[in-house]
Amino acid sequence: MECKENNFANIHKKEMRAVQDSMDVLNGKWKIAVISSICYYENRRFSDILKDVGGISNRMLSKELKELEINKLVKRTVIGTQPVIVQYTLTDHGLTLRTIINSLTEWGVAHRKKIIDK
Amino acid sequence: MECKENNFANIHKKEMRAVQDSMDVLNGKWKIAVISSICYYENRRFSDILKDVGGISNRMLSKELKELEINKLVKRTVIGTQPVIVQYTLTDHGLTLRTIINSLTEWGVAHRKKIIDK
DNA sequence: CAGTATCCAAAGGGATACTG
DNA sequence: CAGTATCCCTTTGGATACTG
Repeated sequence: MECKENNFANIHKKEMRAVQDSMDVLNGKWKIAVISSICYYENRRFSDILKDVGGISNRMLSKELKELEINKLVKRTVIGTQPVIVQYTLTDHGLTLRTIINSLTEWGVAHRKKIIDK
Repeated sequence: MECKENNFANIHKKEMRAVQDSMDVLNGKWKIAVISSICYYENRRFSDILKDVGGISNRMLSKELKELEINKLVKRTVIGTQPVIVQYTLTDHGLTLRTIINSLTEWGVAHRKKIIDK
């Protein structure tokens, strides 16, 4: 009995840690929006995302993109024209977030119906 | 052609808004962890959650629970014994978050394998 | 175009002590 | 037990100006 309870507690702890790992990556006011922007269009430039994610500043976009790059969710490609063009793409690993994005999209709609609208 | 592009852009905007609505509810350093704690155990007391979510302070737990209540994800029940006992449960609406929690759990595990460990 | 640098205000959140 | 209240440091992020 004690063993069973401990197992449950341990599994629970691991699940909590896993969820937290995800949230650490996805936190920040704009992260999900930035991912969505790139995700749907597949190949986006800095200025495209800037326009797409309403309200974000270039300073913030730069920061968020860097963090996403560090976490290997986004790939940055410089095209050395003049002036410079930079392309952002989701990596394969980044694309695995689509399930979560879709869940969040559906839930967001349902939640708005339930709470925000009425 | 223009019409098609506009439709796509509009749908995209709506999806981005929906995702943002979700994140507004789930943001905050501890929100998901608190939900997970209640979700897995179904019926939890304030002090249980406090122990379960490692590192959270009572001040923060109190705040997060209030916000979750406002968003109708959590139900608070006072049992008028002495000293007082308070039970927290997920509402039906709160339980619909399970899909997301599960996605986040799975992704968190995969992400840790890919990045955090090596 | 794609960022950086700087400044600054506001929000977030920890530690501690207190209450019905 | 289940919170509140207070203090105070840290992080976040907006505005603006500048650069290769």
